[in-house]
Amino acid sequence: MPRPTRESYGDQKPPFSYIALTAMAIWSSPERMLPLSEIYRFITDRFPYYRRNTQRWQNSLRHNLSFNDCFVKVPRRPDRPGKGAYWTLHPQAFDMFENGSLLRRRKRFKLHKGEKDSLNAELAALASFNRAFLARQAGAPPSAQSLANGGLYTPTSTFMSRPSPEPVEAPDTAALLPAGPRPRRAFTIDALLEPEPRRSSPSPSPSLPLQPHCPLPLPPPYLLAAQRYHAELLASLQQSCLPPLWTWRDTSQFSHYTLNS
DNA sequence: ACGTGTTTAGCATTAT
DNA sequence: ATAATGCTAAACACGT
Repeated sequence: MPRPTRESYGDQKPPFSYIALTAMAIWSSPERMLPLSEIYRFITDRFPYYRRNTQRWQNSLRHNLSFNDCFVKVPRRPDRPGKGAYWTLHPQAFDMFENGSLLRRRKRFKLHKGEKDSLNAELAALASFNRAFLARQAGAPPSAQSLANGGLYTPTSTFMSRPSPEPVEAPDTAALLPAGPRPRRAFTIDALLEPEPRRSSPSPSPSLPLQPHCPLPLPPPYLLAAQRYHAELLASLQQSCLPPLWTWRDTSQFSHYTLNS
């Protein structure tokens, strides 16, 4: 229960569009991506106005997520089950708002057909990749379909690429993810599963002794692989980002979010 | 049943 | 005045 702040606008409607509110929510999260329910929560936590008539504005917000190319729906990692996908911002959409102010949008962000197609192709590949992982986890042989598509994930990293003028700060998630160079070429499920982990025996031991320094058992290989590809995706998402921080700015007249001051 | 997601439509507001 | 952008409603598909 967040205590009411000046930034909350009390019961007044905040001067932000749904696109701006959603961008705030996404950008305030450590990974720069949130599931729908968390976007809702961000908004209702900070803006009491949106604690009422939830059906109405949430419908509008979902409409915006789907309708606007600036929002990208990212499939969940297999080790993060839950409802719905994650939503993030397309890196090329950061100059959507005039000098970073979220009060006014400068232009509508629209992808060209080719860009959109390649983005969708890559995201579809990720989704298939997920399915293939889950099939593995369940011990079921991958379907012909998942072998055809999901079995091979080829990060193109072209759809979002843009020269980044400044050094990009490491994503917050980097610490959570296995260190090491990004994979350079297409990698298959097998390639991801095989070389990385040391698995001395298929199933170490049914007995309990866990490493004392390791609170959790070693993640299974598919999980490591999932983390690797997710890191890959995040890297490409953030590679071309402007310095990634929405900051709270409180002026005497009004409060609003800006992009990095 | 419900949450999520997509799409179309119509009207309002704002920018050029 | 026209186009661009924003808001709301609504129908529908999908998966759990």
